[in-house]
Amino acid sequence: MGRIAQRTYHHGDLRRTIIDAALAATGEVGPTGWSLRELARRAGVSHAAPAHHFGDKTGLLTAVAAEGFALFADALEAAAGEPVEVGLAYIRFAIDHRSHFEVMFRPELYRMDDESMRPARERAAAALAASAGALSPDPERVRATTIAAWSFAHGFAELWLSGSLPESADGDPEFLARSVIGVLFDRDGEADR
Amino acid sequence: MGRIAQRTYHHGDLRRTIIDAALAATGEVGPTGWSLRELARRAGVSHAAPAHHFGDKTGLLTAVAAEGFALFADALEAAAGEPVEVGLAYIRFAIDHRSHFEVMFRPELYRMDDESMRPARERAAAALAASAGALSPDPERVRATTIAAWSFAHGFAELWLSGSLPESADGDPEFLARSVIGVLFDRDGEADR
DNA sequence: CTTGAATCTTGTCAATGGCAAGATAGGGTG
DNA sequence: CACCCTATCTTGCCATTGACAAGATTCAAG
Repeated sequence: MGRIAQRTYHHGDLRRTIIDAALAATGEVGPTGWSLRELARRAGVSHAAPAHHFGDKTGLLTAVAAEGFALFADALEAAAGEPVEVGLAYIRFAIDHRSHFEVMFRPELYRMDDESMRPARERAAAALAASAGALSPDPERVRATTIAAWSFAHGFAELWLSGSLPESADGDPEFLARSVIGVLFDRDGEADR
Repeated sequence: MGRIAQRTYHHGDLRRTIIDAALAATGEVGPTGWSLRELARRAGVSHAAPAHHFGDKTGLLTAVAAEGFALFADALEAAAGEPVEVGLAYIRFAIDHRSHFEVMFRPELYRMDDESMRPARERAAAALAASAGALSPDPERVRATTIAAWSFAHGFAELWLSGSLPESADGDPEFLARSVIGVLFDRDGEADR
């Protein structure tokens, strides 16, 4: 929040402030653990102010998901189709942008068919498919490889976030993921790193 | 519900009835889309009746998660350590017991440290680790293999349930999973089935 | 300066989770 | 059989919530 809350009638950037509050609250109690009114109080505005920008609670979560997919696509594209790097970028995004991620793959929380959702979703899907294409030369297998790699990255991220992996408490997720991938790609030799 | 709701003061099996109602409602609107009072209405009891059996909403979700992990452990153990079959059992469980699964890996919804939770959780973890042990002869790699296989199965299940896989609409998840696994284990030949 | 539109507030309503106090039933003990 | 005692369920209540309606304030365009 760059500018101090000036207590003016017009907030100035309420939309962004509420989204940030939603992200912060989601990080603390999950995407269904907070109330719109609570976010409004944190932002120092009346309980009905958010409705003007998002319509309803679902609208706010839709905005969070849309922003999440845009950031997600950026992160995947930055890995430039390098299969392993894309997978690691996937996992890194889930952990670094946990609040976004926790909303994105819970379609019952928002309006997946919203206009604002499609472009970023498609960009992300394309980045994933491209990296799997680079992994397997056989076009027949690209589909299966995409699903396999996507499932691994997604599952690792979800398990880590849910605290199911014993290492979740202390370790470094990217280091662990890299070592696991190393074993996968090196079936007979020893795991590197 | 074997017995007809007799409209007696004592319900007879309210605990089970409420859990079943929670599972049904979760299947329709997710684990946070229903209210305790709604479940009570469905069961034909007063709005405060469930509290006696579960304490609060979190208590009910804890009961659902505990039951889920018990069924989950049963399903994994039935696959008898056959690595691929355990993975498929994992995915099949997630889809056949979707409502349980959606609660189990969302720790913020229930009390993971509850006494009723531990035994089943440990059984499930043991079944997973055993199958990974069978997969790799090298004990150094069992840990990495466990995480890799677990991540894949979990990610596939989550993506399928969230509707993220294009095939989610119509196809058969087990068939798809089997074919993807086929490709993974057969890097140079052709995918069987 | 005026006017219209965007933004925010205040007030209200039904629904919710949780608690407290009371009603009912069923089982065990004498 | 009479009694009580405890588990079970009900009724009543309160603060909080999401959603909506109506009004207030500010800003910007002309």
